[in-house]
Amino acid sequence: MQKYNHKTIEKKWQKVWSDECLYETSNESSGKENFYFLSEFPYPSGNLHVGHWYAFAVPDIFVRFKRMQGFHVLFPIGFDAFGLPAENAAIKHGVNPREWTEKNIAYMTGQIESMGGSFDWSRKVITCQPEYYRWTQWLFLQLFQAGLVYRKEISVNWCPSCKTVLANEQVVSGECERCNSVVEKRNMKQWSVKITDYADRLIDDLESLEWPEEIKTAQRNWIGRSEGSEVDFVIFGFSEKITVFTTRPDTLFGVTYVVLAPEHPLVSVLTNRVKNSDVVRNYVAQAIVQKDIDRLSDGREKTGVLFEGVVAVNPANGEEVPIFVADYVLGSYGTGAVMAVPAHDERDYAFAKKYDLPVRQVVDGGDVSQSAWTGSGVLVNSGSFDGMTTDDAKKKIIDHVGGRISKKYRLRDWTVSRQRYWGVPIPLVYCESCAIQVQDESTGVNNGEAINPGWFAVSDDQLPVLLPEIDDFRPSDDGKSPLSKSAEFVEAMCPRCGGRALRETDTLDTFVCSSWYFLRYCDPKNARQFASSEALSSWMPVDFYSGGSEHTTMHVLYSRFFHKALFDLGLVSESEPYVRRMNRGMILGTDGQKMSKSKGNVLDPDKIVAELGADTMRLYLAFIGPYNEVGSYPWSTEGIIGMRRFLERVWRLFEKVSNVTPDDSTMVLLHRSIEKVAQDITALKFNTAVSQIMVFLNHLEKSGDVSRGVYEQFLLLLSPFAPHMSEELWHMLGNDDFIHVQLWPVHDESLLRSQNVEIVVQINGRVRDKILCSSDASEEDVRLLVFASSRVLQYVGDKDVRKFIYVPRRLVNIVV
RNA sequence: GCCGCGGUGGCGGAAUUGGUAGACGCGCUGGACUCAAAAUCCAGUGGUAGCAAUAUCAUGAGAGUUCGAGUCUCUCCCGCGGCACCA
Repeated sequence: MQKYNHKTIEKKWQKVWSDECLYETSNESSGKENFYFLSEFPYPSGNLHVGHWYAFAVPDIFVRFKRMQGFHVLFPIGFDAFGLPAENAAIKHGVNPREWTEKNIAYMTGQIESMGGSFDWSRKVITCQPEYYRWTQWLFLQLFQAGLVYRKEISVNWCPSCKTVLANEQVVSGECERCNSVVEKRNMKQWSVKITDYADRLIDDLESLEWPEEIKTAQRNWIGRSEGSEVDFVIFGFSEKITVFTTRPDTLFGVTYVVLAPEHPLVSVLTNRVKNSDVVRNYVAQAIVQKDIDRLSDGREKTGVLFEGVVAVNPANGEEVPIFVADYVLGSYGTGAVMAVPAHDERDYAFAKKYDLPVRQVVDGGDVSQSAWTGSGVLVNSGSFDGMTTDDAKKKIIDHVGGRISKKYRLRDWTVSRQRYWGVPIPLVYCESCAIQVQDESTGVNNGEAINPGWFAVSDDQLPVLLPEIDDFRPSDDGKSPLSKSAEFVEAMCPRCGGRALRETDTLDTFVCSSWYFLRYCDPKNARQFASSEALSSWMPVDFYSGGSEHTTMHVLYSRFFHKALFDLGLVSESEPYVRRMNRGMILGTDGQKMSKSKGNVLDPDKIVAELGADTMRLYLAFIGPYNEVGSYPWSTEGIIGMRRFLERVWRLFEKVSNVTPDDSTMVLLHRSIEKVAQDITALKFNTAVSQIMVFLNHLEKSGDVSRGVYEQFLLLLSPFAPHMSEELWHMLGNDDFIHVQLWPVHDESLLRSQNVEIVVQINGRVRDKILCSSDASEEDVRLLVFASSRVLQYVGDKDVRKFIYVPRRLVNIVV
């Protein structure tokens, strides 16, 4: 028998499977249940890393198993090909982003093929191709026409290094998520999508999903729903009112001042009418310019300025209280104004102490002489509400002051326009002359046109709006998109009046592209629709979505929103796209650190595959730890050798295959293994599945010749993990069909149940003996056996048996 | 600060969900084969005591519930992740 040569075997079968189209999946199937397994599609960065293997080769085990169980499985792959990194790399190397991306896709495709995965390549989706982004544009326009997209001057996150706007989700503690530059604030006109309209449903619908709690919580935190109420404070002598948002209306009698955020619209109104206008103006000016990273920095002392000469009136007791502007109140949250209750809020307490403002306790239960008391209790100093609990008082005081119940969210609308070249052109045009008319008579226009006067969707027959080939695609500091430099691109015809219109020159955030790719996989070649409803109903919703935790509050949240919006438009038929979502763990370098070029601990999967083979690599990644937990697993160069050894032993075992009849213990272990491996794969615990296969091999090696039938069954169990070797050995046994189209073996339950069981005998909770008895032995049978044991008698002696606990088929505990 | 997840040998990790703690793999120790090495095979491998059978301690710390706790409850410590001047 030849030595195990992974190179020839792996190459050979990859070609055969591909030539035979073994893994191409039709939308229709007869008598099989459909199953859609999705793994986040890769970004064509240029090179595959071990993380890609972990993302695709390990789920392939699950997918192959599902197929053997008789499911019709969709396991697609594609590339998330638009976006900043490709463009930055292209700029750096002086090449065109398209060429750069295409080259990377071609190279990485070959690398992915070396995994021996059972992807349906015929469904490949590449987001930067017009056949795909035509539908990204079309879907975006559906949202536009539904009034979910608006253009508005807003304060945006500007990355000075990437030279583009970032969504809130792309800013991590004041820095650009991608390049770590400090993000600046700029006021710019941007296209945003109303994800906040869906905030409640995005939270509430989490209930129905089979997702790990940590993902649900992270999304809830991100959306940050807070239930409270709005209360109006009249400004003495002014017509304007200050509306505050509070979750503690029960403390209204403890208000000793009111604060406006520097961005609050009333600030400028008041500034002009107070004695210290200059001081206020200076304060506001410096506060607004500050970067978030400074403004939010830890332990920062609170600052603010009093509006001299104006007062607000507390609606609860008619008391006049001073008004401040202070940057500890955020313009972007709530109403941008708060009522300050120093006695019962830590921030207000700190501010009050600094500016020597009164602290008035209105809830009994804590000492407010040193710090704020934020707990609940009984009201004091609150007029007729004294003696009520904080809970009761909330509603009553809201009624008393005419407040409104109100919910606020941390979530901001999703800014989707980017001032960069390598993205989907936003398919909208602007017509100045129509802008005025649309505002006058808004009938006959869709919601998008009504809320964005002068802006029109490019008509269906004009899609896609192609991304033009231009020479200078570099971004600029002034916030103008590179596309605006192409005069040819900018010129368009107004779909309403037929006159001259201008194209939008910003491109879409790549997260828009990836918000619906799983729908396209269902029907990737459809030229008339983004996907047919038949194709969608075959596969959607996604049964299992595997990805990385970094996308919890970005891609996963965006795509849930996008899907819900499409659901409301009747374009898809379920409101949630993913039944199960899982965050996989991370493979660390051999030093236990996250792999990075700067640390020099990056592993090259190509080298490992060349040296040890794809099957070894797959097995090791399966074995390294439980797949369904967000653990981080350090790579071990010695550990993977163990997997290679195991495969070589499987290979050598072939020589012991003969026509012997397997003994009982072998048959029992075979069936136990069939059962356990199936259970473990189902639960994504590939590590223990591999372990069971190893236990089985250890047994077979020790027990003389191996029956051909048993060896075949062994190979079936191994085939999802090591598809190439098991296919080769399968054929060496004389089979001429593929191992990967075989059915998963069925374990013989009655065989397993008929076996004798070992029962642990404890005395006072300590293991003292073990006895063997038939699995259907009665408690009385067991009792007789136990008390026949000399060891038991030795321990029990002449003491009274106070308790005899019997756990069937498991253990006995005798309490003396 | 709030929320979520976790803490088990030298290492990655098992543990039938309240029932033999440490499966499986790595590493390590000893042996076989070899002139030798590698590879392979065999045996051992949580601590302590013992030649051994065995006893005893042990799942971050401490308490509790239970015949029985890695698993449940409470208090605390540590690590990872999310949110954070969010009113």
